[in-house]
Amino acid sequence: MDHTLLVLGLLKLQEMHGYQLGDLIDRRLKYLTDLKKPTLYHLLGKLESAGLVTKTVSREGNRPERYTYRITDSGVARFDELLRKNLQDAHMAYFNDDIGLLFLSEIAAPDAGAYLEKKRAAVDDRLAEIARGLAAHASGTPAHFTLRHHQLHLQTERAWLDELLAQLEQGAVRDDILACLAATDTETPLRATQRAGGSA
Amino acid sequence: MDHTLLVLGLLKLQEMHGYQLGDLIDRRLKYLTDLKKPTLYHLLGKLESAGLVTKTVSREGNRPERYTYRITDSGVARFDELLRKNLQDAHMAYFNDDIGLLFLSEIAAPDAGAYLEKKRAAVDDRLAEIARGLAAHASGTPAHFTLRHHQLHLQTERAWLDELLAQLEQGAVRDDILACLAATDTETPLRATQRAGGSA
DNA sequence: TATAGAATAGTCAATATGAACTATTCAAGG
DNA sequence: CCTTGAATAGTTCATATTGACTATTCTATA
Repeated sequence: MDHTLLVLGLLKLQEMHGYQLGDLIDRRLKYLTDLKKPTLYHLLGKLESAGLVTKTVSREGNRPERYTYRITDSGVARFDELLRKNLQDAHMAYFNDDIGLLFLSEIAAPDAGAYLEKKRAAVDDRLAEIARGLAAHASGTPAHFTLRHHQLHLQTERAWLDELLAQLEQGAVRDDILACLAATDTETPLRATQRAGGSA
Repeated sequence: MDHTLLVLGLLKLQEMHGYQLGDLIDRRLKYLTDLKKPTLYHLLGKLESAGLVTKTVSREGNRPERYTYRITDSGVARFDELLRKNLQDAHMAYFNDDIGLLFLSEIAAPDAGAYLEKKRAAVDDRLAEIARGLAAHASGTPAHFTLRHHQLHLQTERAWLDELLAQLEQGAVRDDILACLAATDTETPLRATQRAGGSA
């Protein structure tokens, strides 16, 4: 994830102290990333060393000392560069769900079906939450973009689960996982011994 | 990502040596995860310490020594547990693309549009690759599942980009990012000073 | 006016990850 | 027969990430 882009971008909008950034990220931007606080502080330290942000200590009233971070000119330049790159690239997305699905046939079909229905229910809950969020944010706002994107994605997930459940019911899920993976070797490597099978 | 589930699952299907696992993962399972070799070996070491797999050294012909990994009974039990959990949970997905989109208004609209069109073209390329893959794998196979899932996801991405580009053309993209994020504080924290604005 | 709980502000130590590297073996061409 | 490039098999070291912790301050309420 492009955490550097995110942090530089937020600091470009407004100088902030660390906690404020962290809070913004895990409250307001929770659909964007799950960047954790220690990672954030680590990143801020790196950005400071690189001269992309400056840190000034400040104290307000009786609160403990705080470090306020402000983006520098070279930080802005870097932000611009990273943003342009991010906007034109299509980033590969990986889904944790797919790992389980790879092994779907390792579980008896009725159990598997019940689990996938649970998963679908969880997706529905999340969709409801997002619908509430969308209602609250005007169209065209950045928050709306992120929510809308996730809504589309979750609707896709839902349809996908329906498709899978239908296949499960028809008993159409094959269990020869390795064979399926080995098949269609458009570009085959791995020499004789590996191809042969298991026994060492 | 559930790398433990993946590795235990593959070893449950068949004992393998490290390189074979790594090769399988980054050739055949490249849509599932981008687990790298050093991470894999690190994970295998941990699984061995935990008694979930055993490692036996073996040598074939003149090739250098290899470690063959075999899952143990407790490894199988752990696999089963992880699989059931994975199948019923809905995992949050994060999209790197969203980070750039958050700052879309920081770039002049014509530039931004051109970048997003590039991104869309990249998505199209990937869709074409997936279509080829799907043609090669029979329906119902695990490889087909993963590819079909990614196809659905990428089609969604494409529609999403069209939606965004339409909004960009209409000049409907707002640039008051922080204000939009601060708005609709269903559950507001952060006290006075932070809310006030920038000037320390 | 204590006092519990939430918010504020961050750090530490342990774990996970990945770019770049080592070193051998096999296959094909000149 | 010698060289070059790909495949095999894994390691090293630096960096990124996070669970768990510390410590203070504010707020409400009993």
